[in-house]
Amino acid sequence: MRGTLFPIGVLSTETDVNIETIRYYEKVGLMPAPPRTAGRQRVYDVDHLKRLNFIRRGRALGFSLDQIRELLGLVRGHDLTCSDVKAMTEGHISDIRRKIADLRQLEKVLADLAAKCDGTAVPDCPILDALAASREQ
Amino acid sequence: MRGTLFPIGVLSTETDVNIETIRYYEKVGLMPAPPRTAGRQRVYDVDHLKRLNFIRRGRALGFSLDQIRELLGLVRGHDLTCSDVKAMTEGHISDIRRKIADLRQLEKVLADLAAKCDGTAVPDCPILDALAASREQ
DNA sequence: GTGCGACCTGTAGCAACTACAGGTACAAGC
DNA sequence: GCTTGTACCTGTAGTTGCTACAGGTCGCAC
Repeated sequence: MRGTLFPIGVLSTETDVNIETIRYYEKVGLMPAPPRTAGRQRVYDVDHLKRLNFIRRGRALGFSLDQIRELLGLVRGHDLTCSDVKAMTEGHISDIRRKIADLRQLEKVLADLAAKCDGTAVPDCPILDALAASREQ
Repeated sequence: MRGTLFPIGVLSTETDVNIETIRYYEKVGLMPAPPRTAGRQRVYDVDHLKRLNFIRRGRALGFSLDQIRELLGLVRGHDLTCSDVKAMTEGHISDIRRKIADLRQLEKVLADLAAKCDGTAVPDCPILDALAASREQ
């Protein structure tokens, strides 16, 4: 299994990352340019697969490509400490918490509006009234 | 000050929306094309200001421009019944709740990861380990 | 009437992909 | 050995929601 090689399509299905996205990651330097066959087709190995899985999980957790680049930088170059990684993660967590708070506020406003509306009156809808700050046609 | 008119710079500072962004909103049909001076400079009034504030608030809370267009459509379209309006609003509410649920899950995963990490400069970072884990979803 | 800042249009760039178009490689079947 | 079909290749353009120019024009104070 050590030296197993495979083309981009297999890497794509194994990682559940689009082929186009893999080539994009190569273009922007997140994935290394792999060796090619005589016919210029990309050939990957298990290390590529692990790296791409790392990227995919990072994306799923909402890290930007730049942040993932940084995280990968540690694996390669030891330029980040564990506490750096923790700090990045905690910064990310507070971003997410801010977003949640904002969304909750909007949810509340809209839910209050919907509660005021009985869904029957045609001309004067409370939701419309509240949203219609500007009534220009 | 019912009929007060002002140029785009004032609208921009009043709403805290970039001048370029205001023109962009006009281009994509979120803001109406305002009247112009003889020299083709845009002239706004208080209704524009209210509408732009509405857009800004929606954007700050993570609504897409299309969703805001819909919400503004409520204001403009007089052919909707109150129950249509209520249904649309409730649709928006469930979008928001879905987003909140997604973000909460993300927050939980990240917080768990960060909790495992004591931040000391150990070469093995639990966060990176989790991202590099070769199995699991 | 001149200086200068605010405005104008238009285009190009950002993230992070996605979707073509138009071509080439390769493996299987005959 | 040839044909077919699919997977692959490069490159460009589109997506969303802006932002940043470039290179001009307007309007108003002095």
